[in-house]
Amino acid sequence: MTRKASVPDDISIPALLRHARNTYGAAMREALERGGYDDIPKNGLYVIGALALGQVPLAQIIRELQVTKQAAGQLVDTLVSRGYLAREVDPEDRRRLTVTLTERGSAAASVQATARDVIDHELAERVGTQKVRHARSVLAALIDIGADRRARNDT
Amino acid sequence: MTRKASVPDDISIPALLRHARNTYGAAMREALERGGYDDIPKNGLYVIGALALGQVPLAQIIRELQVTKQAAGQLVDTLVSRGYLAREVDPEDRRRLTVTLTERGSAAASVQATARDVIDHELAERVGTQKVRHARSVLAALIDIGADRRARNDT
DNA sequence: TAATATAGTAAATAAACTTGACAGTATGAT
DNA sequence: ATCATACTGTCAAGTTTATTTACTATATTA
Repeated sequence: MTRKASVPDDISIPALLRHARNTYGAAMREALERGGYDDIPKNGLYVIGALALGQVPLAQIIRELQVTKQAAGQLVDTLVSRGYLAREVDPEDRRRLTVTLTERGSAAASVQATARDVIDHELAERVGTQKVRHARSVLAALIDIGADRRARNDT
Repeated sequence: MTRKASVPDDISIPALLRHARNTYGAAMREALERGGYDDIPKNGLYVIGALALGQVPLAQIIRELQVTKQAAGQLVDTLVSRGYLAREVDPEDRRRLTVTLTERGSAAASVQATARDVIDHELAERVGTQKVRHARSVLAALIDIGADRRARNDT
């Protein structure tokens, strides 16, 4: 029995990336909603996911979201007002803000991480950890390409 | 000389996917802007990319963008009014619309495809076509996981 | 042929992002 | 030290994009 070609093989890589990311996005959002965290804006998932590893300077969020600093600031605003984040001034440089998770934020982050792990696990089961590792390195290469081009253009 | 770890290896897969997709997005958008196609909304890239392979029913766009049908309709509206797309009624079922590229739309699609190919090529150069193929299949597996879950939830 | 479901539109509203102007803080060159 | 400049983020207004609610038109089914 041949596996049905659910994904055509002439599909572009960006389209693959979009849909693959949607798998995670849908799973995480669903899990969060079931847990009562239903007021997280779209990009909020990314911010909360990033913060799970520790506090992050606002400047980094700005860069990584690829939006204006105002948009990032607003996003953080709403996440603060909804109880997920807290802002602190960096004592080293008092212009800088760092953003951390509140208790509620951590709870949401862990729900989100669990949902992500479920997908990760299912993926590993389907294709093997070896192939997943390789795919990660291909994605990393893609990110490097983007960084290199940006560096070239800024210069 | 060890390669600098530009991408940390504890980064999550969804984050990898996001940034990898950005590499394509930035390259395509830049190429389009240089060609005078500077009035394409964000999701328009996706629509135009998908249509390059042939005409597509609006319903499919709706599903794949993961937005409401109204949002998709509006997006198509603006792309029509800016000269990239044309709408046609499906004679089989006169409720249905199919969307096709206009001449301008095709021109934009080809600029976009070229930019994409540049990245694809650079990627193949860095990691090899073999690994790219494998990565594609991992992404496809991820998409299948999403489809399976959706099917399970709808049922 | 009535009842129901499907595909899309319309108008109002809300959410997200951008632009332009600005305030506070650091850095570097006199 | 102090002035000029750059950096980090905010404020307010305006635009774009997406959602909600309600509707029309076509198809399907009982």
